Amino acid sequence: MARTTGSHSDITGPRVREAALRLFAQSGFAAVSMRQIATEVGVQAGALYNYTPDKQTLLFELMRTHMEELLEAAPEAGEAPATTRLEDFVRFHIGFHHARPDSVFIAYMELRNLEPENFEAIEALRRRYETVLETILQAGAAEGVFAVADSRLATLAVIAMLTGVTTWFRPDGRLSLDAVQDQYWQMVARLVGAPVIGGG
Amino acid sequence: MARTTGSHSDITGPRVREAALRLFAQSGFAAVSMRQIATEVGVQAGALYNYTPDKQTLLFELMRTHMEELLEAAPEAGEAPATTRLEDFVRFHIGFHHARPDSVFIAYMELRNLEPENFEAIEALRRRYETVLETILQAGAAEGVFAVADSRLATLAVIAMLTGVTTWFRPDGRLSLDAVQDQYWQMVARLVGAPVIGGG
DNA sequence: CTTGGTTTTGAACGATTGTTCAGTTAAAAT
DNA sequence: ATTTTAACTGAACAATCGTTCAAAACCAAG
Repeated sequence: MARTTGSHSDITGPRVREAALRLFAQSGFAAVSMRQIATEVGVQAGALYNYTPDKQTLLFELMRTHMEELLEAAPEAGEAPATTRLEDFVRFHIGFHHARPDSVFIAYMELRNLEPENFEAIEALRRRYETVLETILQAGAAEGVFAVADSRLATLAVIAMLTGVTTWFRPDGRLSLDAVQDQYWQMVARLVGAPVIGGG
Repeated sequence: MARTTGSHSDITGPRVREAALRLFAQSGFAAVSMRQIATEVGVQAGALYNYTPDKQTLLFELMRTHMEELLEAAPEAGEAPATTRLEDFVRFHIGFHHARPDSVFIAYMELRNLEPENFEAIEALRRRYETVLETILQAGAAEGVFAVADSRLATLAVIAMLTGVTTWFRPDGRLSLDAVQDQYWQMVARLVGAPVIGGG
C-alpha cells in the first residue's frame, strides 16, 4: 500500500502553523481569517483543515507548544546558589522570549480567545513556569541572600518586568541583547535585595 | 427652534462607550460586533452611528480618553525630593490602573487594531507618560539618591512591573491594594538603588 | 500503466460583519 | 395643535466569516 513518504503534509503542516503564528501576532486571532492563513501558505482555505480541526485548536496548539518549549528550556533546579540561579533565569527569560516575539505576544494577548478548557490548560503551564522563579526566590530567602517580603509578589513583578522587554527591544536598537540582559540582571538583583558587585 | 434638552443622546452616548469598553476588554476589539454593543445598550446597531463615525474611531476614542486621563491625573513635577516623587508615582500608577482595568487592558492590547495614524497618536501619549517617570529617575540620579545605570531602561522596567499588577490583582485576594502598593514601592525603591528604611 | 492513497481544489453552506438610510417615533418649541 | 428636530428602528447592502465536501490532482507502490 502507498506510504505517506513524499507527501506534502509534513511540509504544509509546519507552514500553516508558522503563517498562523505570524498573522495572529500581527493582527490578533479574531482579526485573521482562515483564508488569509491559507493565502500565506499558498493553498486554499479548505486545505487547512487537514492540519487542524478548527481555528480555535490552531491557536491553542500554538500557545501550548510555546509554553511547553518554555518549560522545557527553562533552567533546572540544580544545587547552584540562588543568586546564580536567579541570574541564569533572568538571562534565560530575556533571551528565550527575544527569540520568539510572535509566540510571546500570542501567549500573552490571546488568552481571552481561548475556550475555557483550553484557557485553563495554558494557565496551568504558566503557573508552572512562575513556580520555577518563585522557587529560586524562596531558596534565596532561605539562604539569607535575598530579601523578598513576599515571594509570590516578587515573582510576578520580575516576570512582568522581564517580559516587557519583548515589547520594545530591537536588535538594531541602542542596546545589544547582552547589554539589556546585564542591566536587567542588575535591576532584578537589587529588587530582590541580592548583594551584587558593581552598582550603577 | 427645538433644543436638544431632554434628548437621549447625552445618556446613550456614554452608555455606548461604557458597553464598548467592557466588551472590547472582555473579548477583544475584532471579536466584538457593533450589534453586540447595541444589544448591551438596548438599542439597534444603526443607532450607534449617532455617537461614532465608525467602529475604529470608537476604539480610538476610548484609548485616547484613557491616556489623557492618565496624563491628567499623574503627579506633577514639583520640587519634592526624587525619592518622594518616585513613591508617589508608584502608588499612583497602581491605584489609577486598578480603578480602570478595562481601559488599561484595551490601551495595552488593542494597539495593533488601530490604524497607523491613530496608533501614532496613542503612542505619543504613552511616551509622554513614560517621560514623567524617566524625569523622576534622572532627577534622583542627579541628586545622587538613585543608582540607575540607564534611566530609559529603568523606566520601561518599572512601568512594565507596575502595570503587571492589573493582570492578577483582585480586591478580595490575599493582599489589599495598600499592601500591594507598599510592597511594590519597596521593590521599586531597591530596583533604582534608593535607600529606604525597612528592608524585607 | 494501473491501483491505492493522500492532498488539494473550488464551490457552496448559512451565518454574521460594518455600515447606510428611508421612515417612524417622541418630545420640545412655537 | 402644529411644526421642528433629534433619536431610533428595521430592513437592506455587499462582503466576509468558519467550515464542509465531492471531485480533481498528485504521487508512490505494484
